[in-house]
Amino acid sequence: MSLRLYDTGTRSIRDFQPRKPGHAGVYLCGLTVQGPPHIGHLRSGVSYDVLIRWLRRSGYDVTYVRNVTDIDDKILVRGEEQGRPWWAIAYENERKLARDYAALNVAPPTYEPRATGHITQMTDLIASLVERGHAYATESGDVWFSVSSWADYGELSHRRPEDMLSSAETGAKRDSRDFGLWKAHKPGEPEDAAWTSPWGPGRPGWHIECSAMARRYLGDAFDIHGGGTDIMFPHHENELAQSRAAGLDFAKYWVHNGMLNLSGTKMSKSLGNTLSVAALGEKGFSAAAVRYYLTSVQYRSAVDFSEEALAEAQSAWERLSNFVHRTAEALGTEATIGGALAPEFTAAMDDDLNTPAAVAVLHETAREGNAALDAGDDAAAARAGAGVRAMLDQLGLDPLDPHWDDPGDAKLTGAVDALVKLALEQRAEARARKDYAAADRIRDDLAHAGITVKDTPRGPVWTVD
RNA sequence: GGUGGGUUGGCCGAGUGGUUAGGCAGCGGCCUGCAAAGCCGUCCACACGGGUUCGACUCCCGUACCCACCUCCA
Repeated sequence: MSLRLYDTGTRSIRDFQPRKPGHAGVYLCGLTVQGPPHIGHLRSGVSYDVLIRWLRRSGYDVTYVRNVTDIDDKILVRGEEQGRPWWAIAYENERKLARDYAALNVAPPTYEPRATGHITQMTDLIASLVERGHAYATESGDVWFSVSSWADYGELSHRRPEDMLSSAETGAKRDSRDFGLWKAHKPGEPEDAAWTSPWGPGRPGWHIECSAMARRYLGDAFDIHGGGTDIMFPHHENELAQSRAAGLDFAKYWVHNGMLNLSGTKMSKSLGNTLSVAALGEKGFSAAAVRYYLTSVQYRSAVDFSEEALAEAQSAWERLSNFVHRTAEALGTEATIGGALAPEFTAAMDDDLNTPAAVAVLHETAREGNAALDAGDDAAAARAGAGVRAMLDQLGLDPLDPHWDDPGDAKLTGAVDALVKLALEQRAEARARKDYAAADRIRDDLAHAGITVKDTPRGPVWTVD
């Protein structure tokens, strides 16, 4: 059994067989940094993070490229609106994106190229397309891809030319479906938003950057290309057409993640119905719970976001986290190291990353482990504890990973620990003389301070809410 | 209008032609001074109408509704 993935191009589940044994080249369309990221974007980041982790676990040496589109019409508009340089807008949002990826434990890609750093690779590719007769420049200095020159156009999204409406881009193009490769600089646009090219000053169209950057870092042919279903057409279709027309094999598999909806419609920058990770944090949801929430749904399914569902996910996540902590406290942290992935977990992951089924295995294992702890079966408990930890770690959700710790002041934590211990000693004395009113008062006082105390067979344990 | 996906129990969410998904919430019990956590048990299901089949939630046809894309968008 090995990894099988749903491939949009063939509309089927296919065995993953890399072009180069032992290596996997993956390109993910990252974000256009016109605004701060929302959790729909983060869903994409988490989904592919899970894929990359699984590929690595499966023994592949993975080269993972996730681009940043830092030049685009809307970024220029934002700059104009805010009276700031367009590149200041782009970089600010890129930093926010990096911050949110990090918060959700999304590992950095191997390379994270910016569009503006690869203009040369793009103009080279465009020149090649013009030379081959698949693109043409107009008087204005724009360059268009000729859709009619490429017979396979539509092979990815399975659209027939007669079904297609005209591209939104206007200009002196020969066919309404032709899309822009190079946009001539227009009067009034920032001078520093233009680069020199054989067709005059201008900037690249959206689609060409991904073709150029994928080629630059992954070669003319690579394994997996990913992105959201919303950019399958026209973006990916255009990428595919222009790359193939330029003589490149391009991606072998196309993977698309489902949308995250809010109140029934897609969360998107243009609709304004967005929700950030920080906003969820203010509502009391932990970053780990958000990651768990996004992971507990298969990546291709649409997710209708709701706080209720997220709250349920947080409870479920805490159950797993509690179990791992409980095992570590009872048997020592070293007993939770080196666990094995359950065969059912591996089978679920290999089956087009069926994370909900994988998570079900986690819960079943945790239940067995909790029962073993209750029964005093340390060996079985350790096996379950280490297994759950290993499987959670595989999903980027190891509760003992320092990543999830609150970055609080270590000295302050030490001081609080000493004070709470003092209070708990007094409570223990009260309980010993069966003065439960006094004991409960101490516990209530601590609760008011945000400290939850629970009694375990090995004594009280406290946590900060 | 075109293309694709979906409709599972109070909620989230997998899956299979005949066997308990899993979680959250609820209910009963065990444990606990109480609580929390945990364990055991339990209620609640496959949009609707036909068809195929010994048997369909699971395959086929139709209907309804929802979502995405067809225009910038993960």
